[in-house]
Amino acid sequence: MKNGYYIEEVYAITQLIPKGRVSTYGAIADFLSLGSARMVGWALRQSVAADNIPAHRVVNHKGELSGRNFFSPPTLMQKRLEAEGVRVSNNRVVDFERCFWSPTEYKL
DNA sequence: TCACTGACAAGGG
DNA sequence: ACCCTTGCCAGTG
Repeated sequence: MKNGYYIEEVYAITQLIPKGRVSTYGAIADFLSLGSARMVGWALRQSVAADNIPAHRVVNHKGELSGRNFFSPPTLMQKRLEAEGVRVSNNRVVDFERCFWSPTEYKL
């Protein structure tokens, strides 16, 4: 799966993340063979305008809500996660290992 | 064109 | 187990 427009691929993967689960920039970047997890962040930054993309379900490899400052208000990211049953404490996902979801798990 | 930046991640100290 | 450095690559000035 190597399309020129990785941004759309990132959106597609993000939409596949099940409710109540979270994924990471690195996992998505690896699945799409982007070579850099930062590109996922860049892509998602633009997605904030499009609210049909659950960007709040993507966190960094430590389980921290590193992108919360790009939501308005910044607490919105945590609010959405908690609304889905994902506990967040001090900007970190509680039981991150348990909530983590990888695109490689996507089996039709 | 060069240099710096950034919603990241892995490895070494 | 934590902190810092290095690698990464598209955007921006």
